[in-house]
Amino acid sequence: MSDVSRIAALLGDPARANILTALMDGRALTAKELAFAAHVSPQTTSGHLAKLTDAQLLSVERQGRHRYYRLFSPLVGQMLESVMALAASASPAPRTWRGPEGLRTARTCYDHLAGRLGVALADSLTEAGHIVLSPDGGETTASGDAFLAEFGAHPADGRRVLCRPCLDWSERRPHLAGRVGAALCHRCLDLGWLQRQRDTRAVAITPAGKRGFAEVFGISCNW
Amino acid sequence: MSDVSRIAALLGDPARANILTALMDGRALTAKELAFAAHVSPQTTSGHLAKLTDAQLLSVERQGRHRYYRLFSPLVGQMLESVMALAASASPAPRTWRGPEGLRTARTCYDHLAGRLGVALADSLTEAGHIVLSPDGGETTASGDAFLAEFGAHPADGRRVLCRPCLDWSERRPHLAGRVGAALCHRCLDLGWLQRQRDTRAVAITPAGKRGFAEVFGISCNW
DNA sequence: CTGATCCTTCGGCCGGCGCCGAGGCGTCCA
DNA sequence: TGGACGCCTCGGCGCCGGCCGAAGGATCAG
Repeated sequence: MSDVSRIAALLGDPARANILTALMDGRALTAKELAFAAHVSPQTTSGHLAKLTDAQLLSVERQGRHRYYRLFSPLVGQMLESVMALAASASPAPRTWRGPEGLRTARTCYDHLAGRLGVALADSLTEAGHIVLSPDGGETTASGDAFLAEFGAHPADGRRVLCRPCLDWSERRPHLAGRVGAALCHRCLDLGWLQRQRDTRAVAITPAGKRGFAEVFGISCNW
Repeated sequence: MSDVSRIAALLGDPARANILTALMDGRALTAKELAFAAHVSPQTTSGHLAKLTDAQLLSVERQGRHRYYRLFSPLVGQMLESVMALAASASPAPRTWRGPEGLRTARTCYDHLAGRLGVALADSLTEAGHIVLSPDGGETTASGDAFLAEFGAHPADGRRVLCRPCLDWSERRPHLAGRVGAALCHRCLDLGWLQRQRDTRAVAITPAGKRGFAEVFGISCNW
C-alpha cells in the first residue's frame, strides 16, 4: 500500500538500522564488518543486505571475494539524519550517540563544518563578537569581517546567504553555514588543518590543525 | 538498541504510515477518521494511535467524546517528507501521490508556495524571462524586477538569498524560494487570491485567485 | 434514564519475519 | 590442487505484533 511503510519497515529492524547507521559516514564496508556492526550472524546479515540492496537503499560493489556495501545515495543519508533528529528530540531521555565516532568529531555538512568542531567554531566566533546568530539568520560584525580577512577565509561572492546557523544533529546545537561557513571550511582544508577522509563526510584534524585551532580560536580538540 | 529502528518500526506498519500520511498537512483528525484512512478497524486504530502518541509522533486533544490527533511537531512532518522523497526516488516505477489532495494543489513550504501552484508560478516566471533558475541558485532579470514591483510583491531586505529553486517533493520539479518566493506568497495572500487553511500548510485558491492567476500568470488552476 | 456515538481495553488467533545451522559456490594463496 | 576465507541460499524454529470480536467507560441528545 504505502511507499512510506515499505521503506520504513526496512529501517525498523534493529539489525538493518545498525547497518545503515554504520554506513552513514559514506564509507563502504564489507558484509562481514556489517555483520559485526549489526550484532547478528553473517547469514542473517546477508539476508538484510539483500533486502536493503533490492530496495535501493544500498549499493554493492564486488571486489575479489569481498562485497563492499555503501549507501545508495545521499538521499538515504538525509533520511537517516531526519529520523535520528526526530529520535533525539522525541526520546524521553536524550540518548548517547551511537553512530561512527569520527562523524561526531568533525564532518562536512554540504560545504561547511559540522560536528563538535563545527559547533566549537561557531561558539568561538560568537563569544569573540565576530558573528551574531539568531534562529532565523545571522551576520558578521566589523571585527568579524576583519578577523576572517586576516585568517584568509574570504567568503565567495554571490547572492547566497552570508552567514546562518544550521542545527547540528549530533551536537543538538547550531554550527555555522552560509558563505562564511564555507569559506572557513575551505581555508582550514587549505591550511592543512583538516583532511578529508576518502569517501567520507568525516574530516580528520591534523596535528597542525590541533595547534592552529587552539591558537586562533581557543579550541582544544581533545575529544 | 537503536533509536532509529524504534521510530522507523512505527512508520513501518502500513496502517500507521497511512495515519501519519493523512495527518501530514497539519490537520487534526479524529480516531474514527484515521481508522477510515488507515483501512483498519477502530480497535486496531486505537492501538496504533496509542503507540504513536507514546512515541511522541502524535499529540492528542480531547474534545467531548472525540479525540483529535495531529502530528506532534513539524519535525515529524519533515521526517515523513524525507522518507517519501526517498520512496519516490527509489521505487522502480514512480508511484502516484497518496497524501491529502489539498496539499498537492497548493501549500506553503516555510514562507513560500509549493505544490502544483508553486511549480506553475515558477514555470510561468521562467517562461516570461522574469527569473532564471539553475540547480545551485537563481536570479531575477530586469524585467522580473519590474514585473514584481508592478505586481506589488516587494522582496524584503536582508542577506537571505533573493531567489532560488526548491525541489517540490509532490511534483518532483522546482518551485520558487528565497525572498522573491516569500514576497510572492505574501502578496497573493494579501490580494485574497489565496487563503490559509486553519491548522494546515495547505492553502486554498479563492475565485478571485483563480481569475488573477489566469490573467497575470497565465495559469488556469483547473486541477 | 435510555439509547447512540466515540473510543478504549482485553483476549485469542495467525501470519510474517528475524534468527541460526548446514551446505554450496566463488576467490585467493601456497 | 587443497585448504582457508567470504559470502550466499535453504530450511525450520520461535516469537513478535497486527488483526478483529466482545465488552466496558465517557459523553451527548432526547
